[in-house]
Amino acid sequence: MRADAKRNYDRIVEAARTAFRQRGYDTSLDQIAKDAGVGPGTLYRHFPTRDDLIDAVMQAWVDHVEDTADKALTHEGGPREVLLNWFEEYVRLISVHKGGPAKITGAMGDDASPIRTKCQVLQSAGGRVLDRLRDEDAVRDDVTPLQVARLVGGIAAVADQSELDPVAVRPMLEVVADGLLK
Amino acid sequence: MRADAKRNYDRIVEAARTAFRQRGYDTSLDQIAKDAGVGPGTLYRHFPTRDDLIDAVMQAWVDHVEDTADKALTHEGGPREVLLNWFEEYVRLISVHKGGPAKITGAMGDDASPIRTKCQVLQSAGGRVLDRLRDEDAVRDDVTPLQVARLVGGIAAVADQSELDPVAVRPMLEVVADGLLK
DNA sequence: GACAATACGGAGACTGTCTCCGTTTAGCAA
DNA sequence: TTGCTAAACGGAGACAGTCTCCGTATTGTC
Repeated sequence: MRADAKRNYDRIVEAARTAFRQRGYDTSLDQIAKDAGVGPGTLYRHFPTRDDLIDAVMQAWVDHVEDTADKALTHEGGPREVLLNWFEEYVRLISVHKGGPAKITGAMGDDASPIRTKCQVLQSAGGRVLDRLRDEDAVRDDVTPLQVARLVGGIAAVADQSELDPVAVRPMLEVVADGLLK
Repeated sequence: MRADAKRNYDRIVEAARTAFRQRGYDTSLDQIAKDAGVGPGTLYRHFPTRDDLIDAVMQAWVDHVEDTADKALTHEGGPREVLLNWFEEYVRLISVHKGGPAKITGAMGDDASPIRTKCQVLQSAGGRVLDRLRDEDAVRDDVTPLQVARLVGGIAAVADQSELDPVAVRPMLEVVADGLLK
């Protein structure tokens, strides 16, 4: 990759990060290009679709997911607390951008999605938490990480769209947790 | 309302019904106006926002909700079957249009939404099912119809976006049902 | 320093939203 | 009927966002 191309790529991602955080995923891409100080053509060459840009913006965020799963695994308390802690962190993780929960959860399980790598990271992180609880024989075993990701992601999507605060989300997560525990 | 106004109103709703069913809620409104044989001005005078049009299209569908709740109440089997039957019907009801589940569930609890009346009908229908099960002391009593609507609506939204078939949705509904039952 | 190869960027085609306002029509009263 | 007025119509067009094409500029190599 040529030096100028790399520079513009980084600028666009940085402008997009700010824009997505402030105005959500449906903000104007031409405006992001303008913010980054490049033409729209440059943006669309680097990122043919909106999802490709979203994927790039999420890249830095992936490491954070692993860390959070690790922390959830060492969380004090019984299975219910571990599970709920992970759920709450999961919701927080995918809610950094407005519209994020719906975007991520909708792509979950879709191998053709541009953000599939992100979904896989989330799923395997959740899978680790689930496996650990399965070792303790605490959760039902007919449920997959994908289903859990969809259940919790669905709640996150609703909360995001309705702008619910975490206090209102908690009881819904409890229902799902209780439904999963043996 | 003048006769010509009434005629155009009905034509627009009918064209919108078809368009929403075939192409989802984000279809072009000018195209709907064209399908209905009216100018865009006429459409926007009758329906200032997209949601107002969606609300009108949903009107006929409301009666159906009540019926479905009635049927769920007379459903054979234990509380778990009654609840799951209602959940499955609920998902089907709000999934008649692509994008419907997210739209409806996102507006749930928002008193300022143009489709709030539809949300209230759904909520009270669900409330009746919930009350009946509460009489039998079958469900936990710290949960509200609004929360249940959001839980099931969240699943429906994910299923709609990921184009899951009912067979894949069922296990997720079971988790929620089990989490709600005592 | 010359020359490909690569990348840039903005004009503009296209699509959808929404409004303004000149024109038409329904419905009523004489 | 006819005439009148309030109500409704509808389409031109302003505006915003998407995305592409292609002439121009830059990079890095020989």
